[in-house]
Amino acid sequence: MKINTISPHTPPIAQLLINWYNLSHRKLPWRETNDPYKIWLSEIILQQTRVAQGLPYYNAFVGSYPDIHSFANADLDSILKLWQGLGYYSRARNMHICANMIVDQYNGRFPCSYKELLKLKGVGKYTAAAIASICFNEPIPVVDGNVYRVFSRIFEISDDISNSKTFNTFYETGESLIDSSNPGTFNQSVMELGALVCTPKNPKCNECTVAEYCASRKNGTQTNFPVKTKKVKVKERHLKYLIIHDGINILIQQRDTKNIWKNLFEFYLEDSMSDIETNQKIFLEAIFKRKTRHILTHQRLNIDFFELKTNFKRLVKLEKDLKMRRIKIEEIHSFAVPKPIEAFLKDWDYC
DNA sequence: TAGCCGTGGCT
DNA sequence: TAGCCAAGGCT
Repeated sequence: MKINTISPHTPPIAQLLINWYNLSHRKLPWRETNDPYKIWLSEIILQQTRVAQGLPYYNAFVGSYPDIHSFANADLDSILKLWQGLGYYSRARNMHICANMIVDQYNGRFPCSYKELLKLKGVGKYTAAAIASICFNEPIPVVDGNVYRVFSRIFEISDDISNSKTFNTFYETGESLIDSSNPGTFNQSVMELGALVCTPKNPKCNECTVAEYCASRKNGTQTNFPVKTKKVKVKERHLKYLIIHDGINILIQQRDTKNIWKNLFEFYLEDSMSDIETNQKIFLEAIFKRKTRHILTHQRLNIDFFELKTNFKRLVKLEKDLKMRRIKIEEIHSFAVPKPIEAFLKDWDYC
């Protein structure tokens, strides 16, 4: 590892970043408050999620659940419904657990130290550092995707960010730079620079406030950083959904917690790793409706939708035989469903 | 600890 | 198109 060290006492990089941030940051609702509940909400929503995508969800959650108590008192399916479409659904489940931890174990008040925040469900090193620094002025550096990119370029740090040990290198770099009198602003300034200036492709180095300190700008090596070796293997998967209904009622089921879309609702499903013919007799009587493709980070889902319209008596029998849940068709809009099902329902004749 | 977990925008 | 990856955390 190679670091172009600077003075540990009064880091000019921190001053430049904070001055730039104060002038140039985007005005966002969670930046108007120090309420740890709202900072927590925004940080979880923004995990692996762009601001533009998360913003409407943040507003919806603040509107429906203005404080930790209303969030903790809500039922999980309502939270999942509000979360629908945002992805990484375990975040919503963990938030519900976390909110109840805070109410039950912390008397409804967020713990105010990094160490204590780390104990909360769904709160890892990044989120704990963000809340501790922004809400409680604790000088803990955040390490996220932006930080990896910005620091690796400034100091030409060639450690592989796929390696979990590399976290420590960047954490220590952050410690050496952080402005202890304003850690929250410092942390946000690095992330904001990563989001607006020091972007993955085509970084705007001529606009960068720390350009004079940046080794990779000097050497023209911006695109070499950060170093990341691990590639994602994409699995091919084949799902067949069967919509069983009688024109008024419809059968749905809730997914378990061991797979994607945990706790979301769906139709009767045949799930296979290959595109072989279905081996379930019930699909033979159904009408093929549509073939769709849903691209995820780790999987490519090929989804076939089938429809079986039957009478009420048979519907009730199938409900029992297939261990499904029977609801009115119009009620399906109050259940959280995966994206491809949401898309199917949008065009479906009975909705 | 390496694999898993969503969706959408950009190139 | 295909690949990358975005304010990560859990198991």
